[in-house]
Amino acid sequence: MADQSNGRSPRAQQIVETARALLEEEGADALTMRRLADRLGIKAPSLYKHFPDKNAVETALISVLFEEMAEALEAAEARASSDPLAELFVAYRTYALAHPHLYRLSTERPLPREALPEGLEERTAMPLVRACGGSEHLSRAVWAFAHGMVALEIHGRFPPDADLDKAWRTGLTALAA
Amino acid sequence: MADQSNGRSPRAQQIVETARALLEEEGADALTMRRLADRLGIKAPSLYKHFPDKNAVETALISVLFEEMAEALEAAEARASSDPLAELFVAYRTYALAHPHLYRLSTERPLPREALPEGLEERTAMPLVRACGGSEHLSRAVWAFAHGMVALEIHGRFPPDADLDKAWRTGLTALAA
DNA sequence: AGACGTAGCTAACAACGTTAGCCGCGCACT
DNA sequence: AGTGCGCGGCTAACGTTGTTAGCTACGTCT
Repeated sequence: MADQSNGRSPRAQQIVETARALLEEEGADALTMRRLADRLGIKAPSLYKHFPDKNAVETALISVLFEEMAEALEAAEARASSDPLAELFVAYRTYALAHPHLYRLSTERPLPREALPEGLEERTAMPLVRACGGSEHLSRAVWAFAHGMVALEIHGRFPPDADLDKAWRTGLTALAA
Repeated sequence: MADQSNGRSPRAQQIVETARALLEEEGADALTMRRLADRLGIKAPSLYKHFPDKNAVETALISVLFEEMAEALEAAEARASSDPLAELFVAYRTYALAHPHLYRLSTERPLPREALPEGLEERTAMPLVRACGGSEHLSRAVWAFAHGMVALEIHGRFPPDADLDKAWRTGLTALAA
């Protein structure tokens, strides 16, 4: 359980937590400065005492996802099964589908690299790279597959009756050198 | 070159074309009912004589992408090289990266299936399915890989110095059974 | 001629992100 | 103890967004 405060004041942390709840419960359209302020019992302009703009709040939420995703993947890695990549896929898919709005927020825009905690992006990526025996190209292909599956699944792009477990397994056996 | 009118009036077609130009030239934020009307020399409310809401315009744009993507993939298929899947990947990637805003619009939301022309979704998917020898599971995995690569590439998620050609090739050789 | 549908218009509303400017409380320092 | 200041609220407002209501001019068909 890593520290997610990231140098933010307690009030700012509380705002991020509330924003996260609002996003996850009611979706991206509901994540509004006014609605967020409502939940906190304050008025919208007061939020700007803690964050320069809405984007900064969203970036904080992206950090949260990266942090938790890193933890989920590291935990899967630590389980050290006979098929580490399979374990990672399950963890990735499970986490993403459990937090679809957060996943979309973190994924459907250019990554604000400078605003993210130092090294967090790499930390999140490392379990996958290790499971690929350190091959950069393979790990990127694997990552793309996992992200593609999750993205298509979240947006309901597969036929409603598609057996996605089988699709995951097919990708896994193909990509596991 | 298929008919994209789809039962729409000439004026409505013109609106869709203009919306497409606006989106591709200036991005999703610029695709506004007022800006769209400006380009057409009319006022925003007049657009509602042709489309019930903004969503309907965007759905029409999604149809355009599906149509063109289907054509691109069918053309790649017709080239009948020794490695049909490789040909499809190049076509998919090329088209998507040539129209990133349109691709994002079509991809980053639940698919409005009922509002799409009958059979268009399936038609777009078929070249990939055929290249996978008819295997549903494999074609879904392949599709997820291609979409994931494009999505991550469009959003600048890969390291700036990443050799993405190699990643595509790695995925290709792994997935080409 | 008269009726009607088409396609434009203006005015307006609610909600959004954001800014400016005010105020009150509590802590720190002299 | 008094004083100053900054933190964190507030109201009012601006510009922009999607969208609706209601008016009007024009063309076509009876």
